[in-house]
Amino acid sequence: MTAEASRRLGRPPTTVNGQTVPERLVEVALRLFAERGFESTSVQDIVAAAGVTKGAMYHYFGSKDDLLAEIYARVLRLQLERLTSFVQQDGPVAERVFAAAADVVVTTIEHLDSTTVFFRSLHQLSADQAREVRRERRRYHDLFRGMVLEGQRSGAFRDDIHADLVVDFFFGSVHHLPMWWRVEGRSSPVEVGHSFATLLLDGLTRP
Amino acid sequence: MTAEASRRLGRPPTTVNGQTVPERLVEVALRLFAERGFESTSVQDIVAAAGVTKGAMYHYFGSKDDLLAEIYARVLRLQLERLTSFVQQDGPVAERVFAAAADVVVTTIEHLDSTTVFFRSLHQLSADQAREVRRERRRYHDLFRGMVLEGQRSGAFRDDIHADLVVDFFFGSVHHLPMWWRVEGRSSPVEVGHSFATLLLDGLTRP
Amino acid sequence: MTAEASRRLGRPPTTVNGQTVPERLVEVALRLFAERGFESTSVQDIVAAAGVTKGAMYHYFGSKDDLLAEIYARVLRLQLERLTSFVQQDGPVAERVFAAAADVVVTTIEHLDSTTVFFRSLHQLSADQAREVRRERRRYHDLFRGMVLEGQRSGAFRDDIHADLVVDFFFGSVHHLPMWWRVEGRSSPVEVGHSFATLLLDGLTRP
Amino acid sequence: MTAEASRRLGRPPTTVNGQTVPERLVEVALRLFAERGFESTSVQDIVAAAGVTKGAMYHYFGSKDDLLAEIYARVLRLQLERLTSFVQQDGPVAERVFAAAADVVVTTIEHLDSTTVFFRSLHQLSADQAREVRRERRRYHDLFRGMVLEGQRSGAFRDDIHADLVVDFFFGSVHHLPMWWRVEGRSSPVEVGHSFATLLLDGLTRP
DNA sequence: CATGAATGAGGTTTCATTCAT
DNA sequence: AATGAATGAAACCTCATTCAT
Repeated sequence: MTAEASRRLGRPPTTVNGQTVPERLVEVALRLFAERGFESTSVQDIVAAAGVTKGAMYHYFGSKDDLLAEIYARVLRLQLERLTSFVQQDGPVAERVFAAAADVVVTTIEHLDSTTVFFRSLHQLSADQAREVRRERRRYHDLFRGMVLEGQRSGAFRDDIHADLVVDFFFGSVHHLPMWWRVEGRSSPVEVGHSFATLLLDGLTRP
Repeated sequence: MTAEASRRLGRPPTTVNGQTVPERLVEVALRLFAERGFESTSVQDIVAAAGVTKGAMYHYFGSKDDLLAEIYARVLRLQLERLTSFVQQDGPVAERVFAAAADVVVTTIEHLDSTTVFFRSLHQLSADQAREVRRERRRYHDLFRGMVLEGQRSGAFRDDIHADLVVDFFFGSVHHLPMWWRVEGRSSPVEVGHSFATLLLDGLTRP
Repeated sequence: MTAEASRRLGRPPTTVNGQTVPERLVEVALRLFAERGFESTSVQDIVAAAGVTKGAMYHYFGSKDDLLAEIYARVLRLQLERLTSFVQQDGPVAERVFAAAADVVVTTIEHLDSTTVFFRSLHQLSADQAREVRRERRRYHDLFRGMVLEGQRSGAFRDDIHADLVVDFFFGSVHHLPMWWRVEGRSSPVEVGHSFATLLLDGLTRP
Repeated sequence: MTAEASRRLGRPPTTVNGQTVPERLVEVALRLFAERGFESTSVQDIVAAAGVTKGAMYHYFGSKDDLLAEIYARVLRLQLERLTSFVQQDGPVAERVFAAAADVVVTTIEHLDSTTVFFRSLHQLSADQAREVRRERRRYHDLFRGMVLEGQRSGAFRDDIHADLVVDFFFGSVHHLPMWWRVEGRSSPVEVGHSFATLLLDGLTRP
């Protein structure tokens, strides 16, 4: 038992393989939602796969929807963090856009399940939750669009196509990755990232 | 009475506004599946919206899944027909790719509901149905890829990016349209088609 | 076309393999009821197996129950006819009982499906139909019991066991035949009939 | 509180008149299946008669079929236990057979509903369940046949009739009891048992 | 004589959630 | 912190029957 753990009061949380029960539940739910869809996955399926009982799940999460909301929160947080780090870098805008574009492809492939669930299950969220997700998603979109706009103003990028359209064009490609990318397939994540970023940049660069 | 008509027996099918019951059912189901998702739409919802009874639905469709399968069959048929017509045209390959790309965007926007359901509900199909859909989808992919390959061999297109990746890149953008395109939005279907086709072609053209 | 048929007016009944439609329906229904049970056989199953439509069935039979009632009527008629012929014969009572007992075994094996349905589906009949069946069944029982009583009075049979019990004892054995007798099994119908009749008679004869 | 009790967790099972919910369900289902047949008894009928909800039933039994399977398991266990005790006794084989035969009649009358359901609803079981039932039933048959064979070898019983036929002959009579035996009828269970055993033994004894 | 369409009631089962401990 | 029992609403589907032709 670590010093930190012993400082806490009461029964320490149950852990399996270093994961707490709620962590396991989210991870298992993510996998099952990606495999079968949210509605086709029962709470019973989730708790059985996580090796706990329903009572335990309802102890940590108010509802099945809350599990989904937590999945959304995690993926949004992760994506925003990574993009922010690229936006804040120095260097020519074209290089920053290229790096960010290539990175989001790689990161998406590393979290394929999250992306699958993200775009398939938006309609399962409550109105409030969906609004919140769209708000966060908008921040992400705007951050990327900011770089595109910067490139257009500086003359590096063509400006005959609206920046919003450019962002939707590229992120469509990214969000579609779970539909076709396979571990056993031809292209590695890095190769796909490089190709997609190249296609974007060359399409975007003033001819 | 024609010979064909005289061969028909039994109570004649009910029609509403010139639509037969199975036609109405598919149309209504498509709308509801797009709005709420397949699993969140009950058979009761569908038949109520179509103004028929459950028995009538099960007279024509073996299951709720069959309704979904019929929706898939229709959209696959439509897409394949349109693409085929572009592939068979004459003229420079770049122009054909541009025209096909712009057209698929416009067509997709005109059938947004179908696309929404298509990419969100694949996992609801039975194994057999899913295999059949993937087979048809593959034919579509190969048709488009054929044009890309032709351009690469003729020297019109860059060949440092695999043709498959190019197709997945572009159709990701297309399939993502239902996530953001709105009637009341800034860009008309034709404008989006032109912009997307331009981004694709300029990214694809040998620099 | 036979002379008899041509004498009838109107369209002659459809026949398949020399069977009329209602005959086919009863035969098919009997087979399916024996295989799967009455409730697990749908009207659709029956008409499909008979190669006609539901309308045709409801043209000849008022309901699914009527089909069952017809099956009961046929088997009752057959059984009663055969037993009557044995009862009316001459000769020692023991020989008549032996012959009747052996015959009912053989006849039952030749109509195993009927017996299966008979004793499994009595509770599916309407109150009226069930009463009627029991009445006919009672006539059959009484006919056989009459021979037993005759033997008891003449001193040929033991009289320390009530004749009713003797009848129920033996016909239990008979009605149970569908539970175990198989074409591919060890004993032929005639052998079983001989053995069962022997066991009955030797048990019945005054020791 | 005992160690065993302290291991139990969760809400304690509801009991009515000392019966747990699953016990009540099996008892009620047995009665209804015997009265109306398996297919004509709805799950709603069962839970209403047992005073619980459908959810409670599906908490304990995976399906309506499982209820039936449980009924079969109970009656098979009971029959096998009783027969085993007779087989293991000492004394002349004829006396053991007589005692076992008379007892199975009495026991069957005491559990008429079970026997009714047993022989009427075999075809409702799944292939697996039916195979298991036939296996157990076979053990029972073989146990009884063993005594008959012993009698034939020792010269106590006739050996011109195959032991299997003897068993099927007698148990047909037994299984048919629910078709005619009534509480208000002429013969008590013990009388029927005595008569049936007598008929069997006298038929079986070497003349 | 026979058809195929359509009904509507009822069937079994699933499932997210709450409860008492 | 966690259990297993129990709920109740709603899901998909079946089916005997009737209808209009």
